[in-house]
Amino acid sequence: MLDIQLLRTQPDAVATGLARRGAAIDLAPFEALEAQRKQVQTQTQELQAKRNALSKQIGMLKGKGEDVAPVMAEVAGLGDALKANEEKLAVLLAELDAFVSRIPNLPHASVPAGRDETGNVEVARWGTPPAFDFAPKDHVDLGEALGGLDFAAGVKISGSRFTLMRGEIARLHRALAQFMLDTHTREHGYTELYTPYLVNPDSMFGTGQLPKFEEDLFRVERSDGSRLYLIPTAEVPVTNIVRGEILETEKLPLKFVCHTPCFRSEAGSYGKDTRGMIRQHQFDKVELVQIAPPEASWDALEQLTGHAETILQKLNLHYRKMALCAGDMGFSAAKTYDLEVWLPAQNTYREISSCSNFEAFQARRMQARCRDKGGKPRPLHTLNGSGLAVGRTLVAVLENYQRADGTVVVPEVLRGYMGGVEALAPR
RNA sequence: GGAGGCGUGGCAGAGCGGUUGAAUGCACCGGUCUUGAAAACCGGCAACGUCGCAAGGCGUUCGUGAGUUCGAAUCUCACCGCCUCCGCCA
Repeated sequence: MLDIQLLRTQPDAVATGLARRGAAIDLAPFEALEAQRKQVQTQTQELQAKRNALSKQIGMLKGKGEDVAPVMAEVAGLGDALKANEEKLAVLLAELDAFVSRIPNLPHASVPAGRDETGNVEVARWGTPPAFDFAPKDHVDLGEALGGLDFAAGVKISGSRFTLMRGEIARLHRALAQFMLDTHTREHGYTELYTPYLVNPDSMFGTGQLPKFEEDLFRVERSDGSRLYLIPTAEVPVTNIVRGEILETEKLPLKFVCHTPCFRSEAGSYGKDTRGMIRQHQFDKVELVQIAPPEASWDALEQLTGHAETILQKLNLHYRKMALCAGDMGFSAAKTYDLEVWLPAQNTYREISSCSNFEAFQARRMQARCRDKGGKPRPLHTLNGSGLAVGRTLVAVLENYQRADGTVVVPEVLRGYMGGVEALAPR
């Protein structure tokens, strides 16, 4: 959520910032609502003040045993006007809130211009693509030949975009998650968390999935009429830990790592990446989250991105680091780096991690604040990034570590998690 | 699932329907004292919203939401959460 003060005082700057995203905004309705709000709110507060004063007076008169009837008559006249004003104000505030809640974050000054992914800028590249003296297979062919990826079973059990893993590939998948968790907790100072996978609407609002992107979520209706949502990323439960809290600034940053399944309905992406496990309704991800003091969040973004990169480097997977352009960023982000891993069968790079600084955007929605010693509370900053998407990392390992005979070498750093297995062989 | 109890400020803990946004203690901040620190003493210390150049004013908030009332932390109802006991259970 943008700071409503910014909308009031610098509407042109907001419109300019949003235009960089390609999110044209008409602030006229906002300004009209604001004008009404100001008038109605002032009037309401005046009436309330009057009522309070008279009520206090009644109390005092009664204490002295004096006649109260005249004052009672006076205050009685306020009732209807006050009630009407309060109701009108509540409607206006709700409308304003709905309007502001749907405005995306402003891109940071360093974010490159651009409308879509073609405007993204490569800022770094690590390693080299593996050289094959044969035509590399994609992970679908490899995984099926190894007997470990069963797409048909996933479809039978649940439907399209669900996959079943078996045997050594299921183990490799688990090994990847373990390796990531261990690296981030032991080497990067993150605290491991286990969280709920079903969250309430307030949490989804806090990180920005609601109210605008409900169709991307899986929703669970309960018999009492309430609803929960399956998390699309651990960002949601983890970031919402600080919702409604005031934290001591000196105790920041908080650094959390969390391995969860992620559930996405992928509405609007029909026909996209239908082959294989690149785009699934359910996938595992190891997520990094930082709760940072405002003045430290930009450094934190570089560090956090580096932590995600470490995983790719230890796995010796070739990747590039992209600065997303304004038009390609997510709703809540002020700046995002995507890490794209090399997939030889597709002869291309695919997103495997997305690392963002949200500045105070989520914190304002969550009312998450920090306080310096003796100071006033102010919104803190939140960040997160995949470290990494486990399913896509599995895909990358299979495709980059394949050999001509269809076997797949287990990366060095994973062997300890694989009971010493050095390669997966077709059965 | 059954029975009972409880939800107040960063924490602990008071609070007859009426000058209570809320006693008191701890924590925290400032000061006196001290070579320094501690102790003691004095003072300050909720959040949010809104109006205002500012000083400051006003409003809202005692789990959440409705209601009764001129006036609700205090009364009524519903919901949420927590605790204790019983039952069941991965």
